[in-house]
Amino acid sequence: MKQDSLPLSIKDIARAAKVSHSTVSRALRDSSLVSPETAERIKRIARESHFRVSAVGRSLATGRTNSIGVVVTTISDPFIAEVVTAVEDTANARRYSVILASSKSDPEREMKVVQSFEERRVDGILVLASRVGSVYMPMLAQMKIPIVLINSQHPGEFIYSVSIDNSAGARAATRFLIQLGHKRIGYVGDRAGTPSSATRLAGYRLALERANIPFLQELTAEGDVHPEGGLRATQRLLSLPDRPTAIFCYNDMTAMGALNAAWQIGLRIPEDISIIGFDDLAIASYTIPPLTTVRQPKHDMGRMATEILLNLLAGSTSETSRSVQGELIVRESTAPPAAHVKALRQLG
Amino acid sequence: MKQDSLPLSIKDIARAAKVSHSTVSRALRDSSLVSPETAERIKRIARESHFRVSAVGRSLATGRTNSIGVVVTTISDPFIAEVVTAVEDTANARRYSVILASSKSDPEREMKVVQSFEERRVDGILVLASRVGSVYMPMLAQMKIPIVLINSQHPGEFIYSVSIDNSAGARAATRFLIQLGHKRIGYVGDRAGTPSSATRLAGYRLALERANIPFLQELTAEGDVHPEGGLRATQRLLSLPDRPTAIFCYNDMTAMGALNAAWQIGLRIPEDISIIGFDDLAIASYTIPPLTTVRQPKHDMGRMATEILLNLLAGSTSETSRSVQGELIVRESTAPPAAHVKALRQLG
DNA sequence: CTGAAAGCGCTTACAG
DNA sequence: CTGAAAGCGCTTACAG
Repeated sequence: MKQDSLPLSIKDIARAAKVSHSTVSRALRDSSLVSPETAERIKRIARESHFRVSAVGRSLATGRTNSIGVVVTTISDPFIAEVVTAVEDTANARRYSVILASSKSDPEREMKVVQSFEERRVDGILVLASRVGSVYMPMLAQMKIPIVLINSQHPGEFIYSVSIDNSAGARAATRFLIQLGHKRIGYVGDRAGTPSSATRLAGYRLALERANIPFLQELTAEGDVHPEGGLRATQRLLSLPDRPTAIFCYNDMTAMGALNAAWQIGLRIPEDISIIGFDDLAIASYTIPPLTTVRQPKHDMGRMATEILLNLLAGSTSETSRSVQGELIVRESTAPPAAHVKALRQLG
Repeated sequence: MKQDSLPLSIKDIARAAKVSHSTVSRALRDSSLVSPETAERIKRIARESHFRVSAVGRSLATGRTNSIGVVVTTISDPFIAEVVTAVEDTANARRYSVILASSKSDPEREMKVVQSFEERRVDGILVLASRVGSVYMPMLAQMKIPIVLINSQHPGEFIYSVSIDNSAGARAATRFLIQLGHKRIGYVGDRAGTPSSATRLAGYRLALERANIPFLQELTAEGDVHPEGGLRATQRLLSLPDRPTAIFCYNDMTAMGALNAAWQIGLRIPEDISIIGFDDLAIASYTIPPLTTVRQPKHDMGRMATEILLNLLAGSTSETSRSVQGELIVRESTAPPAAHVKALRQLG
């Protein structure tokens, strides 16, 4: 007698339906090689006994697991969480499961993660905003399954990727501040020196240059991608004798810290200082004041990357890399600088 | 000749090492049944050829997949993301993989999620803050693998769970407001009527009752767990002829909306109105002003639930349900009501 | 349309 | 200490 705790197999169903297990397998996969009556009977029995085909048995036979591995630094980052949501939606809609693993930007963990993905024979891998890279990127590069990167560094070494145009986004944000009349514009980046921070800095510099505003090293500071880093870096900028009238932040979390730093010393936003972020997280609409920012199409990016991966798995040689554009979302954390307003008044 | 794209198997290693595949299997699992020299040689060959044992082959043989399924409503909720982070850390440390699936609180999706977990033969399931429940809870209940719930409704029907003490947390928050001198205290819940919102409401009522403050239906409003719902609900409360001097919010996201609503009509926080949340998300320290809230030990909760599950899988009959306590974190969004301050001044 | 057989990559009791 | 064998739950080419 079969132990109750063991899951049923197609053999059990075959016995009950008085057919071979091959026929059960075919019936459950809606093969046209089974007579409608037999198929119906088998399916009914399977349903009634709450039978579920074993994906592990199937995987061994087919050589595919219908699963993808997703590597993130941490799921606690709202930007990443949003992208993963889209990844999961897209994957599930195509009957793929998502195995999630966070690296914490720890090289050793990243190795383990990738190793466990290999052991599990995931069909493909998605790497999100990897910050370490150097160590395991080569490891990834030599893997034989498809890999798609989202906003990752070292995109050059890989064929497939989806990335935000960091430079254009940063330029748009900075240009907007310049158009408002700002001349002393700060930038708060990421001290870990991620490539995306470097690129946003470059975009910021480019915008200044085009407006003939000198780039001043003293107006840049380094945060850590989180509010705390933004807070501290902004405190430094605000303590400058001649402080900036506007600050472009690496991301919205950094901007939240910046808002807080300004608030702590009694500055009014945006009257005394303008703050602009990057990402457009869900909460960006609810900060005080609501945050002007560069929106990353998080959902689209997750979906596009997953589609590229799944199309690759389906054998289609689809597009390779895609660059998406950010969109400036103007809210209430930005305004012309006070001096500028005064000047305009005098003119009027 | 073997196709290059197919992963190596233990047979390939066996051939290269001139031993049987049984011996390879043993060597790679560090069995004492293999001579040290042979084991070393096998491992070296495996390493040099970048071989990874197939988890699917192993799973079929052992009947275990070393994976757990985690059901969430959405990973975009920061509270859930934090808990999942702890779950994943704990699971990975014990060599389990996490398969993530979000239900979007959509009954149909929840069914599919659970079904796919069954097919994948996950060893156990973790359900986080399920809000639908009614539909698939019975389905879950009849599954034969261990299930542990975190902050889920219908805990009664399951044996294993980890839950925050919603009533005590809500009471602590409300009592704190009362001690500050507030008498007109509002509550913004969740219109979906989740049990946890009902329980927090009950805790709020209990605290009022003990302080002999009448419960007024008009001071309660319903949000949606997100800032937008908190914003709208708070707008309603603030438009009352005799508006509340303090508001206890279902969660921090709701509180963010509440802060924004107060700010929009020019109220000063906490001078004109006190706001208190629940969760203590990472961003709660950086709202303007920083949010007083009831901290849920998110990391501990995720870790505890995962440990219960993994211990169960390891055969130990560990503890069953655990209730954890929230902790009141006082920041700057709460203060005595203006009237109270005035009265105190007159006394002094 | 159906079944018997082989095989996917492992583990492990059994025999030596 | 080692190997041959059986078996885990499927899929699918082959034969009928």
